[in-house]
Amino acid sequence: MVATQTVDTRYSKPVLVAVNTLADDENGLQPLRNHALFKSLSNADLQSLIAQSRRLRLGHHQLLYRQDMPAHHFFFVISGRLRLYRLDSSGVDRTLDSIAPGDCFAEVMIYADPARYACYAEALKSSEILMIPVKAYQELLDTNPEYAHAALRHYAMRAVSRFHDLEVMTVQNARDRLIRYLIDLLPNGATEGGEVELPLPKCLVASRLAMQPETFSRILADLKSNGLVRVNRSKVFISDPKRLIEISQ
Amino acid sequence: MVATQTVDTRYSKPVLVAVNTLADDENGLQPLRNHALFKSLSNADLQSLIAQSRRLRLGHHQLLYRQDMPAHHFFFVISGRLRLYRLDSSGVDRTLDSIAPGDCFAEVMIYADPARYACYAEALKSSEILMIPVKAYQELLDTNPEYAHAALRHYAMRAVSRFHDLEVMTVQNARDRLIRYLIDLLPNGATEGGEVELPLPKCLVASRLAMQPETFSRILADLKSNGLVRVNRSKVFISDPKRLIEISQ
DNA sequence: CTCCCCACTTGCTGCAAGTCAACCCGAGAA
DNA sequence: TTCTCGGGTTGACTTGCAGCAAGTGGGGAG
Repeated sequence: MVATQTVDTRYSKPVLVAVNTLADDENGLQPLRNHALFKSLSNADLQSLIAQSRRLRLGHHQLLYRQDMPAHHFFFVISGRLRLYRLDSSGVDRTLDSIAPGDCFAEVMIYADPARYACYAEALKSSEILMIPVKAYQELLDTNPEYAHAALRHYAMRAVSRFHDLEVMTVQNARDRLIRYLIDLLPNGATEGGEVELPLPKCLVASRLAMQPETFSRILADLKSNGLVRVNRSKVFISDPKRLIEISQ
Repeated sequence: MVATQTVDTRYSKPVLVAVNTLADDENGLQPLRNHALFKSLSNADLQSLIAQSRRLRLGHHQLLYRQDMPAHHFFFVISGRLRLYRLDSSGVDRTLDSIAPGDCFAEVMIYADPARYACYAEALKSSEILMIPVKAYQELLDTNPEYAHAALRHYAMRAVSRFHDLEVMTVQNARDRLIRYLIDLLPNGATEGGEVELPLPKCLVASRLAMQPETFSRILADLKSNGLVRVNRSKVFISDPKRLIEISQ
């Protein structure tokens, strides 16, 4: 069942999306069960939540919501990839986060007041997401204290990780910020090397790290020529993270 | 009733604090009632929580906790001021936040797992804080769903404001970051001018904004000579925030 | 296949910010 | 009072990063 709807018409350039109701289609939603926000839900409650949700398909560069739009939904990424960004007064676009399949975003809106999106969200490639009404989840929280615990745990983790991001951004020079960023992408916390995939195109990683794309490119070329990394498109191979860390002092 | 105790002995330089149990002394705790985390508590529950808490007095530059210390408490500031910071591998100290009376901090630990402090915390001047056992608050959350709602609302606000901080740090040049910081200190969101007090000594504001103290000083001097601000010790008077914003493009 | 397009790279130049050092000045101690 | 100390400012110099512009190369459209 596929329809087309306008998510919000009060803003310029209405966002058009293909919609797929889920009551009759629960395939591909296993990952939901693995997410902290849904893991503890009873089957019945999860079904009910899914029934009230919509599955959206977003195309490359398609905008999902705008900053300051009233927020009635939060989102779960089934496939694809999105990014969160803001625009400053001069129209410069500053990337704040990237979202992978299995992640939630804008979930903070479940309790924010006033409930308005804090940034823009757009698909980086063709993506499928679940659009969950904030109200439905809120009501669920009331029915079982354990659900609230799960939500609190999730929020706490989020807060810690944002705090961590903030720390990286107080690193003063561009090279060290980039190194910190790469290290943080390593799954096993710098204990051993490995290949990491940049979650964003290079020019957006640059924006995320408060530097110009050219600077990003030059620093990476420099690390490469020093044998610290090997780069293949969006994949960066880090042989010796320890050495990388001591380079950054 | 005043005693002295060692907060944690497993780390070098044990932190010594003067302790004042609160069962018999509830004075000066009105501000607790105004904080989102405690506002909705019943009198009995609040009393019980206070009874399980300790009032600490910290001296100038006294360390309250270290990064990665196991976290069994979170804190409410009664008077004074604290700062949160991290140390990188080369020992450089990077300020992440400042805490004023009436604020909570490390409250994210109520639900973090593993529960370890994400940063260092030290008093910037003589301060009085309430040290609340995480476990006591957790247990309270179980007794009343409304308490969990309050906590979730609070966490959501925190997340939004950290997100905002992150955005400021992606501003590329030092002058604009400083301007954004000053604007954010204005109580009424840049609609009208006013005098703001820097919540940290200038050299720490500089660290918070990822710049050198000299750069901070020069930028402020420049804004001053352009008539955009007037500076008196730690107070900055902003006559026309609109103009300041357009300067920063 | 060819062409174009877009993401990225590279070279060059200038400016913003870091570094090092000297100096200032107010607060507190002697 | 004078001395010292610490936070802050200023100056001279150096450097890292940005800005612009030209070049490269892979992928998709036709």
